[in-house]
Amino acid sequence: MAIGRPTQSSSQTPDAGAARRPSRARGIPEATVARLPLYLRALTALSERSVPTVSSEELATAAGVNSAKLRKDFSYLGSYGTRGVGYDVEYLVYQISRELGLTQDWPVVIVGIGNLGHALANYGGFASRGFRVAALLDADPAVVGSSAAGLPVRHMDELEAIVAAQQVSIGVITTPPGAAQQVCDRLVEAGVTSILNFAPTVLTVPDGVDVRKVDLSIELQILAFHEQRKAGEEPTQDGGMLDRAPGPVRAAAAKLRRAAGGTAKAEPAKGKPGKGTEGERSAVMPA
Amino acid sequence: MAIGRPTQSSSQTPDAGAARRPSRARGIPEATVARLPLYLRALTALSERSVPTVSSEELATAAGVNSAKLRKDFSYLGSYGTRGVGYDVEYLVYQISRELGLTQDWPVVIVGIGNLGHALANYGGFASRGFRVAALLDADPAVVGSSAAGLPVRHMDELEAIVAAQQVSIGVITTPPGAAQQVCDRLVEAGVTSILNFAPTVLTVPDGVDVRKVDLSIELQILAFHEQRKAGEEPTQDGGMLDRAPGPVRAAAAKLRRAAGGTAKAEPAKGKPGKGTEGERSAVMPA
DNA sequence: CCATCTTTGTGCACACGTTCACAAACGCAT
DNA sequence: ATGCGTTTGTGAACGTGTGCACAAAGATGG
Repeated sequence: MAIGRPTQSSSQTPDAGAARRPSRARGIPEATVARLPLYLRALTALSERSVPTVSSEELATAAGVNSAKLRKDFSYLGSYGTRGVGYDVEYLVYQISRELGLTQDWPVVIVGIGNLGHALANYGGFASRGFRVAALLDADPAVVGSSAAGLPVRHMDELEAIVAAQQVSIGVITTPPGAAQQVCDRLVEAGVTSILNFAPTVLTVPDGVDVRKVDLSIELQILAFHEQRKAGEEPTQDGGMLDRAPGPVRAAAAKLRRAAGGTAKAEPAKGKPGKGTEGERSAVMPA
Repeated sequence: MAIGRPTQSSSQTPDAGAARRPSRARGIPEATVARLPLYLRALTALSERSVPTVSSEELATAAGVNSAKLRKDFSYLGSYGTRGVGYDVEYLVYQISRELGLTQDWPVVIVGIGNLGHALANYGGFASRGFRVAALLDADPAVVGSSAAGLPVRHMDELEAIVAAQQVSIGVITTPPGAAQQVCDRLVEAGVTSILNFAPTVLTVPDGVDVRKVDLSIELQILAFHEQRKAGEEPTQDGGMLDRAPGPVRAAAAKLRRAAGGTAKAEPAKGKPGKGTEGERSAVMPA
C-alpha cells in the first residue's frame, strides 16, 4: 500500500486532531478557521442589507453559534470591533475574506463529471468568493464532449497541462471510489496541493498536501445513530443478548463465529438478520 | 426570527461542542460516532474479500486513523476483539451496524430535486446500509412530473402524507437557501426529527430535532485558507497595513469607514480591491 | 503445561475547544 | 468633563478528544 509518504493530512472535518500541519503556525485554531466561512456568510447577508455594524450577539445568532465563541474566534484575527458598539460589517467581511485567502483567485478543477460533478459545476457559492472553475475533467469519452454549466468537459489527459497553465492548486474529486486514488495521484503529481474529496475513499497523499473529505453517507449514518437514540433504548433492537457480555460468553461466541467459516457474508453472528443484508453496493457514488 | 424553541442542536461536523443532546447518555463520544461509519466502510471492504480478522493496526490504516484511536473507539462499544489476534470482521460489521442503527430501515425524503437532489437520489451509498428513499419532493411544477433514479418527483403538498404514511424520520434538504427554513419547518411539523441540510442556511429547529449541515463552499474556503498558508506569509497579500495594528490606528480607520457611508459594498476598507468583488451570488445553490 | 510472542484494552498526560464571567474600552447624554 | 450603559476582549475553569505506553489476555509452539 501507499505511495510516497502515507500521510493523511487533515482528512475530515471532525478530525480535530489535525496535529499534522497545525495551521497554528502563527495563530488561528482549526476550529475557528472552520467557522470563519459561517461568519462570512452571515456578514455578507448583513452587508447586502446595508447594515453598518453588528454586535457579537446578533452576528452569533445569525451564524448559529454562541456569542462568546464568536468573540474569541474574532480575537484570533486581531481586535476588530468597537466596545459598546460592535463590529463594522464591511471591514469584518474584508478581514475574514483576506484571512481565508478569498481576496485572491483560486482556480479549481473538478474531476468526474457525473451527477455530483454537474451539481458542483453549477454551484453558485462556488463561483463567488474567489473560486473559479478552471476545468471540468472526465475519463469517460461519452461525457467528454458535453458541457456543464457553460464549460466544456475535457479529457483527463489534459489534466497536467491545465493545472500547469492555470496554476491550479485545488482539485475536487467526484469520481467513483475506484478511480479516486488514481486521480488524486495525478492531481498531486501535476502540482495540486489541496484536494476536496467526495468519493468514499481514504486518500493517501504525500506531506504538504491537504485533503478534506465530504461524505454524504457518513452524515446520514450519524443522523441514524442519533435517531435511534431518540427512539429510546427500550426496544433494545433485540439481538443484544451477547453484546457487552461478561467475557466468557463473548469468547465462546467468537469461537462459533470462526468455526462457521468466513466466506462472504457469514450471517451476522446470530439473530436479527435485519433487512435484506444488501449486496453492499459500497462502490457506487453519484459521479 | 425563530419558531418554536430556537435550539440549533448539532449543527455541523466541526461542532464538537454538541453540549446539547450529548449522545453520551450512556456512552459513545460524538467523535467516535463520527468515525464508526469509516470503520464500517473499511470492514465491509474486508468482508467482501472474505478476510476473517483484522488487527487494529491494519484496520486503522485502512480507515485512515491511528490504531490507538481505533482501539479506544471500539472499547466504547464493548470488548469485541481477541488479544493476540485482532477483530472478527463479520462480527464487527454487525456490531457497528447495529450501534449506528443500520440494521433497521430508514426511509428518507429528499426535498429539492435540482442537480444535487438528483445526485443524491442516484447515490448508491444512500440505498445501501438501510437508507431508503421514500420520496423525492419539489415545489416547482416543471420538475414535479419528471423522475429521478427511477422514482417519480412528487409535489411538496404530498410531504405530510408521505412522512406520516411511511414513518419518515429523516429529511434531506437540497433546496435553494431561501426555501430551506420553510421546508425545514414543514418537515419538522410533519414529524421528521433528523435533517441533513445542504442549503447554505442556518436552520432553526425545536429541541429534539437534529440538524447536520453539509456545505460545499465552506469546505473549499477552509482549503483556501490552508493553501494560502502554504504559499507563505512573505507576499503578505498586502493590504495588511492596519491589520493587528496597535489600536489608535484601527480606531481611526473605523471612523473613516463609517464616514464613507454604508450603502452596499462600500469597498473593502482600503487597498486591494482584489478580483471583481463579485456581486456576491450567495443565494444560488445547486438544487 | 510452560514460555514466548502478538495484540488488545485502558490509565494517564496532554492538547484543543468551549463556556463563563468580568474588567477594560467606548459612545453618548448630561 | 463626568457618569452611565453597552459591548468587546480575554483569563481561567472545564470538558472533550488524542496519543503514549504498558499490563493483561489470548494464541502458538515446544
